Amino acid sequence: MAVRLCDVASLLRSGSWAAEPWTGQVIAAMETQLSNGPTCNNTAHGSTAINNCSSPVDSGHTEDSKTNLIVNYLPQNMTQEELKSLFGSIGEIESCKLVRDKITGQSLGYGFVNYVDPKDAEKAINTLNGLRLQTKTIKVSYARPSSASIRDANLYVSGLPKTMTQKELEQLFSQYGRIITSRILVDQVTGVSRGVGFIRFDKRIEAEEAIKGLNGQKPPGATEPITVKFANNPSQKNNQAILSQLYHSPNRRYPAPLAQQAQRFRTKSACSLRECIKFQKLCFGHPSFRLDNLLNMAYGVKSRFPPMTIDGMTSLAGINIPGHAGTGWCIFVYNLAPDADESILWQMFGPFGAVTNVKVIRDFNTNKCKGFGFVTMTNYDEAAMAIASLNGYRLGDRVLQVSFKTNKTHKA
DNA sequence: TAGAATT
Repeated sequence: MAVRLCDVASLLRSGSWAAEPWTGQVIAAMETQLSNGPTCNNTAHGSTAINNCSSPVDSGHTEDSKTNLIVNYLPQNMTQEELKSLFGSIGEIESCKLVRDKITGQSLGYGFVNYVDPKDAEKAINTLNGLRLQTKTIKVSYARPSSASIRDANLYVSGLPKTMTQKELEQLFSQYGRIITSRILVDQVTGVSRGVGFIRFDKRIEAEEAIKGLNGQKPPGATEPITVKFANNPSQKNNQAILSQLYHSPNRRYPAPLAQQAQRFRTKSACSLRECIKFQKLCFGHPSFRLDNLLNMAYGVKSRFPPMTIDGMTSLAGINIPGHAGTGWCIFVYNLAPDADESILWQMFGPFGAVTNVKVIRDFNTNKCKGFGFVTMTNYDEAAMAIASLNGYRLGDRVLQVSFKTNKTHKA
């Protein structure tokens, strides 16, 4: 049975699923960065799930800083290879590293990209800072030269007046040194400040001075004193939780060293599964609400890989074998403009889920886009949702055709 | 009263 994915998209938009906020939110996120470019402004977002991002750090004039970038607020399941793929679309990379927890192997959500050419590093900041990937807004900035003096310079501040803005918070702390990032946590539903936040200074010693000067003090106009202390390290907290869980697990049969048992958590699948469930709950409010289930409900399609027809283009969803050597699900994007580049594909598909690779097909002589490209996504459901939402999407004066790649088309 | 910012 042929199923038109554009009908599914309509169903998603107009049916009872329209009440589900996720699809609309993702499209809105995508459209924001399509219209404004990924570089975000510094206004606070209405949800703690979305990161604020400050302006890229101008870290000075050392040779190192002109090519070496730090990338923050990466999605938890993003791999080093995906990081390299994303930044490699800008220019040649000298080295790339995703920082992982030494014990659990989990991503710490940041990494480093060192370009060969300083111009590419600058371009990466201009192009990719503020890019939305899944629920994160990544930050791309020059890495400061690594030293002990810049470590452990993050402060946790509580008891803040609920009316205090991020700018006011920065004004309060800036007297003690150079602020790298600031954040006020807000209620996810109401957007109202929770009265707590973080200030990261350039130097540890600046943070120490801020504690001495501001802990227990009342900010101007405030009725209650604030508490200022060094922030806990989230990775340490997680490790403790995981190790504790391992130690108390009923499946634990041998008193093996905890670190050895923690090896079980090194596998990507363990992280991905948890992320996947979290993602599905976030998307649909219920883990059984998958796109293939929706197809089943809408069309009586029983197969997980139903044949689909999209705007007259025949496409078989099942030809990309899941788990096939990490290739994921390859998506064909047709009717791109001649000046389209990889960043637009990242901007469009990134918010829908884990994207491992994008590629714009160019004419060998002119280097202009030949009108199509490919996107590889890890998870079937995320890929299917991206297709359902983006097929028929108007990009500039062009209507895109988006489908799973068939064998007839170019091999990515 | 809790974010994955220095490899």
